[in-house]
Amino acid sequence: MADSSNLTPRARAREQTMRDIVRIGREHLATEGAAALSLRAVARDLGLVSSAVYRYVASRDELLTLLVVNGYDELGDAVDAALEPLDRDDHVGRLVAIARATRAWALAEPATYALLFGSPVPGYEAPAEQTTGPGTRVVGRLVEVWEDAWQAGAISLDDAPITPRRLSRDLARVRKQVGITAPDRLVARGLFAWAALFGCVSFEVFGQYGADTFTDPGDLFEHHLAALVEAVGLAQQAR
Amino acid sequence: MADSSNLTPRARAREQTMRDIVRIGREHLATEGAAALSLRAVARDLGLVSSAVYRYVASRDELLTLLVVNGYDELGDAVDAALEPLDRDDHVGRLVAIARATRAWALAEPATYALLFGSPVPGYEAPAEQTTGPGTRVVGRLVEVWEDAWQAGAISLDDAPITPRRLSRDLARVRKQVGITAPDRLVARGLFAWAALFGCVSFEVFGQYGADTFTDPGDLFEHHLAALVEAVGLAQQAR
DNA sequence: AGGTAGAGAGAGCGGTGCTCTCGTTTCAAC
DNA sequence: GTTGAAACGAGAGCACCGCTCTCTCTACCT
Repeated sequence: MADSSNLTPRARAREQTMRDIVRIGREHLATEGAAALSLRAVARDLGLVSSAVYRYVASRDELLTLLVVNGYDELGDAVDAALEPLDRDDHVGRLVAIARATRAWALAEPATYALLFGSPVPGYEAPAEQTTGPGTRVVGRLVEVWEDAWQAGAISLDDAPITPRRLSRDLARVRKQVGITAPDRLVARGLFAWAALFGCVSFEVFGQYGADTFTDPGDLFEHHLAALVEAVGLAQQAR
Repeated sequence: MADSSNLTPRARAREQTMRDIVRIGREHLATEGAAALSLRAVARDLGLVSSAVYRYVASRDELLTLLVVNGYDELGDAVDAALEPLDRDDHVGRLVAIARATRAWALAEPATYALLFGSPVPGYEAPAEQTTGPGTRVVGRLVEVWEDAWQAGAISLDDAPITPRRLSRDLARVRKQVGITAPDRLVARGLFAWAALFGCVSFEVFGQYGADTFTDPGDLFEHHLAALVEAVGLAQQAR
């Protein structure tokens, strides 16, 4: 826990300013988008001259990194909150909850979603050591569902081996890293579900369906979700 | 056909300059990305002063629109070329060809792909009247596959009705617009396949898997493709 | 109490999109 | 063939951007 007691006033002021920068940055991100995020504008809203914010943030890219981490954490929290009331053996329910929470958060925070999962910001590469941790929370939850479903025998799976060998080698490494026992084929299915889920969400958030094609895009998402649950071998109904 | 004969020299020079602008714009897009696309830099490469290019292109956004249309057309051509040698009744083959051609083009032109299917460029909205036409070529091809497979009875489909009613109403309108006879449920499945396909491609192009997780991401894509074919009810194998 | 490090202000550099004005060239109507 | 309009390119200029440097002031630690 970041405790601000027994800190010098200057240090507390610094923490406050840091929080303000992230807050104002997120506001600008929401209103103008990632590429239009301007350190000078943040400084103006902060009541500072532009050069002063460089005392806190080394560069525009570093501000972006702060917002990326902040966004991943918020999405992770939203997913965790949606998962909280569910039984551990309600595998379909957990998958559906993850998907719905992701979509809801993405629609509520489209700019941050775009920053995390959209086109990379040109010239900016998120530093892996800061972003992979929070960035893998959602897929981590997905993996947990897979693993539990596998352990409970609640997932249907033909035993065709995965090909080619280099893919099964890669998948084995992934399995080892995250510590799961489910077979390669299941991990690959999980990755497919992950990518497909974000494809559905991105299409909606990024407006690929067109503006007025669907009166409530949520209906279509629910259908996609049902298809996804089925495709993945968790053969119960979504609702 | 845009014929440049019996045109005044000035008009032909204008056409050439237009082509040059798009060409140089695409180069910059590929090397620096969409948000870093600078009209001034294009002007420099063109040997013109920045204000002069405003004789040809009204704004940076209009240049983006030109590149969007150009990109959609190139992707559409790539997909058409991949489809050309295939039999009309090879439904799985056509779906797989569309998917592979899309992925290949996206990996070859990541910046243009990002411009078309990634986060929207802030402050820029693609004018629908110019972009929806070329922008729907790929999904149009997908729909053709669906329709043919349906007509040939080569697609498995349970007859659960689509819910809720407003979704089936929307889908009916879409069906009417594109003139297909396949049932709602199939159209929805097609949209799911579309979104899931682009989710898989985007994850790879945008680097969501991490840099060194897979020795050849193409292996994983092929697996995803097999899952997609299965999920969609075209129950043959992909290879 | 004094030295140091942090904080903010301001000027400045080179870049951006875009506008305006100014000569020059081209084209087409007469 | 002349002439007037339209197209064209150049240049200056505006407001903005990221970022650096220097300056002053003040809070903090020893």
